[in-house]
Amino acid sequence: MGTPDFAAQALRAIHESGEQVVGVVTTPDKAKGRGMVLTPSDVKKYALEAGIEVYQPQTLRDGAFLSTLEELKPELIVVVAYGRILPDYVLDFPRHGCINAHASILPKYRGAAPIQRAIINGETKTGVSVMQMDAGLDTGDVILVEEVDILPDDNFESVHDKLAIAGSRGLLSAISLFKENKATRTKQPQDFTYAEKITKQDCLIDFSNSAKKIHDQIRGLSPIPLSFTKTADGRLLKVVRAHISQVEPKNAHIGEVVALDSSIHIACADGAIALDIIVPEGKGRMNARDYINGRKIAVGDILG
RNA sequence: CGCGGGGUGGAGCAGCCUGGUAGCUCGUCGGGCUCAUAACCCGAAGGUCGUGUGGUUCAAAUCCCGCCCCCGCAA
Repeated sequence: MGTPDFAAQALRAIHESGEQVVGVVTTPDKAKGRGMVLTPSDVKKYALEAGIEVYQPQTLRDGAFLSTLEELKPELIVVVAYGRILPDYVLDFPRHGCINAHASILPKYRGAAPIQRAIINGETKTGVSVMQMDAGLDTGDVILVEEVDILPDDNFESVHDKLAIAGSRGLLSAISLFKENKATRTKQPQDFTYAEKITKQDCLIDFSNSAKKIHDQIRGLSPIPLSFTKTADGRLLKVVRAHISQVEPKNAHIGEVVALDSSIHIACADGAIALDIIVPEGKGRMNARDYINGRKIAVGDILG
């Protein structure tokens, strides 16, 4: 059971490992994007390619899904980013229960946005935890953890990709442990934290923060949904990539453009942050250099 | 028919409202200057202004219509 790309990759790994996948459950197709085109989830796309039966229940709360389970008789349900709460009757149905891969080292970063939050908070390490699911949100006993480094220039995308690989590996290991009856479960420590869903507010850049903190925010939100600021004339300016600038702003205002070369250097609390790749309102992604050449910005402009 | 922006030399833009000489910053090529530079100076090449060979007009990048493509927002 799962929905986005992250889950589709896990499904692919499991399917290609030769395990018998009796069925795939994903959320119903949703109208999305420009033109509101009805689009199937990544998991559904892969399942169709692989010729696996797909189920898209509107809800799990009624008995309809129970009859699906009785028909499929899964021995184990693997849940990855499905986006729905599983009722007890689902959790208890398979002989081995349900296992879930969560993109953090539990009990830290339980919840919706573990990858982004870890990067935004400047973590240098994260991982995937495979747990035996229980009724709570990411509270199940941990079977195993695959760790992944967060490098200084990693962003959401690169960490996500590393975690997707680690997640697939972790799930495969867990499955073989189940088959050998060697799966061990460790209770999570009590010092948990939550990774709240990313809001628009999380994406707004505050130049009164340190360059490091702003950089962590930018990469944690890139390439989606993207952090942003406002130009001097009030237009939205999103930031895809930045680095900590070497420029020393001398008595500049917070948010003031202090230098323009191939990047846009902006004064912040302890120096400057240099924007390298941006998305101006109404435009596509472009190098800061190109934006500057378009005469859209000048030293002395105040952003934010 | 969810809302909106856009397609102009290689890049990013202006010009369009108020039709009538193709503009700006950068890049490229040639030359010069300098201990040096993402520096500066001189010169050059390069554009059917997305498309229909559409409509209006003496005249369309500009106004009207159709089509294609790209992007932002919202979900």
